[in-house]
Amino acid sequence: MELITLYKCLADEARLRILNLLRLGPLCGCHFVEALAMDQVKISKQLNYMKRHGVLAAEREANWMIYRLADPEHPVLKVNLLAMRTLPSSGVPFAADEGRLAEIKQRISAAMEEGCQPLAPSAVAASCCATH
Amino acid sequence: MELITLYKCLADEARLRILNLLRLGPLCGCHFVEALAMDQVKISKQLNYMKRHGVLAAEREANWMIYRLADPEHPVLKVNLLAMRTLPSSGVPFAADEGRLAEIKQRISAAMEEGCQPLAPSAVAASCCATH
DNA sequence: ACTGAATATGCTGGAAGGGGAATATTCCCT
DNA sequence: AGGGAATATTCCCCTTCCAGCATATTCAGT
Repeated sequence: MELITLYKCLADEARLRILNLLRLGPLCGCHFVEALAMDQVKISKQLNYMKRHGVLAAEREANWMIYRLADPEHPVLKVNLLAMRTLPSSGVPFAADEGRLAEIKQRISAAMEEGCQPLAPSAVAASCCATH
Repeated sequence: MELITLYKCLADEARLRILNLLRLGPLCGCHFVEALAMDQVKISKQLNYMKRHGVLAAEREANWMIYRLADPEHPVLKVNLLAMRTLPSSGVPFAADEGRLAEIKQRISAAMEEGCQPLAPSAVAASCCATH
């Protein structure tokens, strides 16, 4: 992955917030729409942008499209996903996003314990259980 | 400094190479032109771009314009200036730039020891001596 | 005032990026 | 086949950005 390309992906608020959530594990599109409270079209475009540039990987499971970091161990990406959240006033609402995502995962986890139909693709559901 | 703004500055090869050299201390424009082997106009524009966005600071000394990192301790900037150079194939010729800069500094240092007229503004000259 | 070195600005064209709105596609279920 | 949920695409407009070229500005020395 080209270094410049990676920085271009980081240089947009929507993409930055998406990457911040993917730090915590794979997710499907509808979760971004809810956790970031953003237009679906906008999310889809930015997801595609990063997939096109090799930063994200995607795979389909039924109705859902599961997105993940193409290379979670990439040194520069990794270091940024950690450092950017520590900035006191970055102007990006990372904490709020993470809070809403936690609620979503909790909801999925609760539904699974009750034996309901899956509310999320298996990869995402697995990460929900892992956090409980 | 806005986080997104900083990433935009990193998302261009010329700017990235400029920042990499500034990591080693303040420099004036003509040194970039030589060390990066790039057009003077291009360099000047990118320096101005980063100054306009608060990433660089500049001050004039005689004919020279001395550029420096506005906030060398900025966590995200700092971490990137370190991490990006460690990528085996980033596609950016950091090492070659640093090599040419070392030659320039050596030349300045040698001229100073012979008591010649200064070949560089004081802030730059000081950093040349510091490395010997 | 003139020169040369260092630096900055102006202009044009083209490419890429992002917002908004509407629409299309893919898939599962019945 | 039809419907609904999730996701993707298209089109238009606007702004930013970058390259290339020419030119302008600033400053020290003479």
